[in-house]
Amino acid sequence: MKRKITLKHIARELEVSISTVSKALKNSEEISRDTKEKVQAFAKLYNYKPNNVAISLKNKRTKNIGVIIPEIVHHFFTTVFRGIEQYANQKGYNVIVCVSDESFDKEVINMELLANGSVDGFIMALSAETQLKNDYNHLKEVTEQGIPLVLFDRVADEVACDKVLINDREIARQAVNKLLDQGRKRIALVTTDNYLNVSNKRARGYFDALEDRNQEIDENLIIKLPYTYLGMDKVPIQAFFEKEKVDAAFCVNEMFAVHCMRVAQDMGLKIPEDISFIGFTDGILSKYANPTLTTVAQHGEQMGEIAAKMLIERVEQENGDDEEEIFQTKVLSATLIERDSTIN
Amino acid sequence: MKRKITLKHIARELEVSISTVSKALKNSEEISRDTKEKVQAFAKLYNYKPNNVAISLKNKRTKNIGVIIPEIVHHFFTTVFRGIEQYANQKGYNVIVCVSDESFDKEVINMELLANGSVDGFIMALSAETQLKNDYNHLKEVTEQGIPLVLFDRVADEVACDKVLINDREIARQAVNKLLDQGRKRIALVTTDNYLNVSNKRARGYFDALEDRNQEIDENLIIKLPYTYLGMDKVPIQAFFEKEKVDAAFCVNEMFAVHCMRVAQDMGLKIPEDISFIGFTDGILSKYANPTLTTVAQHGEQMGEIAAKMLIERVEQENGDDEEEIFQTKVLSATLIERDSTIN
DNA sequence: AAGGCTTACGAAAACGGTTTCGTGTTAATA
DNA sequence: TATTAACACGAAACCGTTTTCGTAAGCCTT
Repeated sequence: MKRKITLKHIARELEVSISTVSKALKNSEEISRDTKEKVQAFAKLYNYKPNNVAISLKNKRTKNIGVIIPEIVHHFFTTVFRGIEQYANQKGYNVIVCVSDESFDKEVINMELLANGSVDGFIMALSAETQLKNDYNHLKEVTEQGIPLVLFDRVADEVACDKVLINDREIARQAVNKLLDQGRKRIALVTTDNYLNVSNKRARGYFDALEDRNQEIDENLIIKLPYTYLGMDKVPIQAFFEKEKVDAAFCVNEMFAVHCMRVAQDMGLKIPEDISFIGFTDGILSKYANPTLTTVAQHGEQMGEIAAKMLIERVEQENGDDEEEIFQTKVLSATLIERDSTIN
Repeated sequence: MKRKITLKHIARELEVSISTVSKALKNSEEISRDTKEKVQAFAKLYNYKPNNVAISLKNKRTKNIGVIIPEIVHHFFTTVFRGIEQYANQKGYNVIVCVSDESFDKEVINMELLANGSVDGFIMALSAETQLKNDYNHLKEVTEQGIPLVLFDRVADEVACDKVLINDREIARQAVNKLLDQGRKRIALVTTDNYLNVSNKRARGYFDALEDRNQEIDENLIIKLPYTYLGMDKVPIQAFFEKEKVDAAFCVNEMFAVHCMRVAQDMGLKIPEDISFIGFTDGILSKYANPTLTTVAQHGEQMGEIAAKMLIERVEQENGDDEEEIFQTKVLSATLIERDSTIN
């Protein structure tokens, strides 16, 4: 086992000082050609690589960024992560991921852990529980320490930081308008319990669209499903469809949409003739569902890339003294992807 | 902006030495009650937390583990990651993820970057290109430096390290036997170009099953699709189905299976009556496909948990001098989950 | 009163680098 | 020949901890 070699080893071996070795490896003007060549050759031979931790301590820069997301087995979040990772890597940063599991406590713990020097900044989407509690002190503490933070998708107005979003409300409105244009009369809103910020925005888009036509909002057309992917019960959905005679459904995520499509099909309804569906999140399910699902593409990868860019810019400008502190909110335009679950 | 406070600050403020502060915070016997209380109160007031980087440097332990996977927008890998992350977190470790993107070079670069002190050990699945090149020097260098490594799923015999696997070959054999039991005569093998280790094993299981019945292997029943999830062309698959009159298909992943099911349905074939399907990876697609897909569950989360456990044990035993170095390979049993794409 | 033992603390080294500044040697200049 | 500048290098501080070891002060013992 050949342990990693350090400057000290090289210095001892070559009978020069540590400083000389350090400078020689950086090709400093101060050091003679001879010495530089000798040192560099030796370093290459023994495959010297500087220790990242020591450099981090010296520079007070880790070149790590912390990403905290509610879930990892999740198409949208992994897509965003991909964007983050690619951009960050290309800029020489590594990414430490923590999963909050939709739990406030885990979010806090992970954040505090990483904030003690492990990362230069955070990119995160709030956990459901955090949004429910409306408690953002852990975020504030971090930003007050001068650690940059970028929120994406699941953001909160209460937190002063950079943000990246999509136009959830507007695209939802467009989607529902599309259904209305196609003559749908009784459009269901399939959403979660209302603490989730994004679900709320999408619901408001749904209301907007109805208001555009001066249609009354029928509370009976709204069904709330638990925000757990597995173990969704078909019975209430079927009961809902039977009772309300809906002819279209706007769902706040693709899982809900596919699930509901299946229930409708089991009831003998034809998609999109009898009932049409629109979902959110252009994931694998939407593409491979039967019929394929019309859905809103959130452009997660781009979102991640932008978040990473914003964060790294902040990290690298931090000129020490407190800046103007003008935070940006970047809104990306989502895209409606039309497939077979709506009439073309 | 209140910057992080250090031992030095506390020491200066309280007019004691840094060592005293350090010891007081650790409740050392050496320090008087009075001083301890004073220091601890002050530390709490200013929310002192030790700097992780400094501790890492001192201990030569980062409490970080590096995970390198070929892809992140991928159900199986994220599932494994979830297992890793949960176990690691619970043990006080953080996880740095790098995505090799199926590229050898990226794998090497990421590994070297992290190996310079950023992590205490690695958990990884080999990139496709690495398996194709059969070049594992980057892994050997890391292990020779005494950094523990655990490979999962995509492993290589050439690398001496701990491994976690599923019984790919055996479960594939069982799956194909199930199809044979149900009277299928012409069973297709839908696989990738052959460099992928796991595809190979699954193919061998397919061969095994046929040999069990003394059936000849018909090369015409094997179709190889490109290992890219998107943009698969339907034409060759349809041509294949038409020409070979297959009555079942064993697919090495769920994407292939769902894709092929769709092609078959478009051709007017009934599933499972005319043709039945079995896939690998019990992901979302399998559950929500129409019909639902019979598939092999790889128990990714458990796999990740075990990998993390093995790694952390290695990391924490490292008694300095080179141990016996007996590596383990843990083989998990996959499970065949029967759904509607095969006859029950 | 001298020696020994606690008690309570500080100095300093160490982890592995970077960087500033000081200095001995040589060569160029007056 | 004396002065000075350039060159090449080393000492030491620093980043924030931990930990070993040394020691001053106070008390007890005989």
